[in-house]
Amino acid sequence: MREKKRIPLISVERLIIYRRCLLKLKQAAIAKISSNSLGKLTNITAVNIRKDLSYIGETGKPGFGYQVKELIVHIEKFMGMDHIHKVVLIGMGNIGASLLNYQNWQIRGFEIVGAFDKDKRKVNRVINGVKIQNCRRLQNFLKKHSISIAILAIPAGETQKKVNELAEFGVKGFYIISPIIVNVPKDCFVEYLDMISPLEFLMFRIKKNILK
Amino acid sequence: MREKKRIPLISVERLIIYRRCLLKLKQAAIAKISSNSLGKLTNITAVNIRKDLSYIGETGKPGFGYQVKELIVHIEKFMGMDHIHKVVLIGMGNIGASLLNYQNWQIRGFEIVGAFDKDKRKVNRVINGVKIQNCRRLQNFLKKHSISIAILAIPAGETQKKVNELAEFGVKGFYIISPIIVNVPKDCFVEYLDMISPLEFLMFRIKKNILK
DNA sequence: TCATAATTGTGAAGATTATAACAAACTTTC
DNA sequence: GAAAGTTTGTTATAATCTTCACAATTATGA
Repeated sequence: MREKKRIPLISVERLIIYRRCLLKLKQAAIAKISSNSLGKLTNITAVNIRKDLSYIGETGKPGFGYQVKELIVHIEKFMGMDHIHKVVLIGMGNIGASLLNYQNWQIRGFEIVGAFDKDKRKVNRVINGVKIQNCRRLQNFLKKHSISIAILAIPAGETQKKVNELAEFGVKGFYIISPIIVNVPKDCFVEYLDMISPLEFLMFRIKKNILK
Repeated sequence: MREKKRIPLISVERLIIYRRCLLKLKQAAIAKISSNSLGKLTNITAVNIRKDLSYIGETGKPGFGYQVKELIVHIEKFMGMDHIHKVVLIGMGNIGASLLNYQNWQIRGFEIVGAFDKDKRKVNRVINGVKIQNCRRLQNFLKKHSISIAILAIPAGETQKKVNELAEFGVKGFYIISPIIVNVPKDCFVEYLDMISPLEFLMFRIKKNILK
């Protein structure tokens, strides 16, 4: 048997969509689903779904479909979501507040264990059970808790500096919510979110009549 | 000459990144750039950039590079960003407020002409020069102004209903900021933003040590 | 002016991703 | 329990996307 090919990253992105959808089905007490139905819910072809799932090992039953709960566990195991991941959140503007208020962190696999802002008026305020701390406490906090992921929801101009600081104190993954690109040490990981880009893309599709 | 191939959507997504980067260069009064330098700023290979740009017609000069301003215009023309596009923003929670507060809408090519919320306490408040209106005024507003794009930053559960309402009153493009997938009429366009997905993807990459 | 260096644009090759096609496995129905 | 209907998993094929290789063009500097 020839070696199994590594999963494409684009398939991983879809796994995330499948899981999100499956979690809703689970909440709705739906026990099983076929690749066909899942395809209708996610706008992804059934074959594509089965192919993606084949990368993470077979889980379905011919003539039946997939057990929702099982499939969720399977995806989570594959993706390394075997436990709740602790993250710190830097920046308590509207985006930061919105993220801190998000009610499904646990379900999605994360926990915000520290929230930081440099604005004294925000410090000590409690949102969703998390007390906002002064940014000066950040380094100490990281030393104590060894956090490997940080969400940065601060002004673009301050981001690179903050990334450097966090990297120095052991943070390996950065989720940057700004329309910028930063430099990180070679062993670090970054993901970006530019909230406006999808709107530009949408506009293009409307203009060119590309329904996808 | 055989027919020029249509630009891949993935190239369009990169055009958006190039433009974002170029706008910053322009602000910094940098007049020219090579595909190589742009590649370093965006983490995209120089060849890939040149290939992408080739889809929109040649714009560079061999031995020199690209005129920043020219290239921006070229990309904008290609993408149909020939004028500021008017959008309405539904939902004035943290995300909505954050979007309304964004200072670069004009530069990015959009203008928020109407902001709506159903919460009376928020109605009539003015953010960044835009007065928040009661959602009940939405239909009338749409009739008057003929808006084709809406940003929906409301709870997931209310989104489908709101999409239906908007579609009925002529909105063709929907930018949905929620971890859900909605149904739209056949002639409509949707883009989604799930703010948590990139974090899950980041976590996967850290676990599997995929630096990209 | 001419040689050298820099850079673009693109056809062709290579790599990756999606789709089609179908055997195998399971369920349902009679 | 046999036949008909579903649905999966996978190999082969097609489509798409990226990279390579290099001619062509412009800039630079002796």
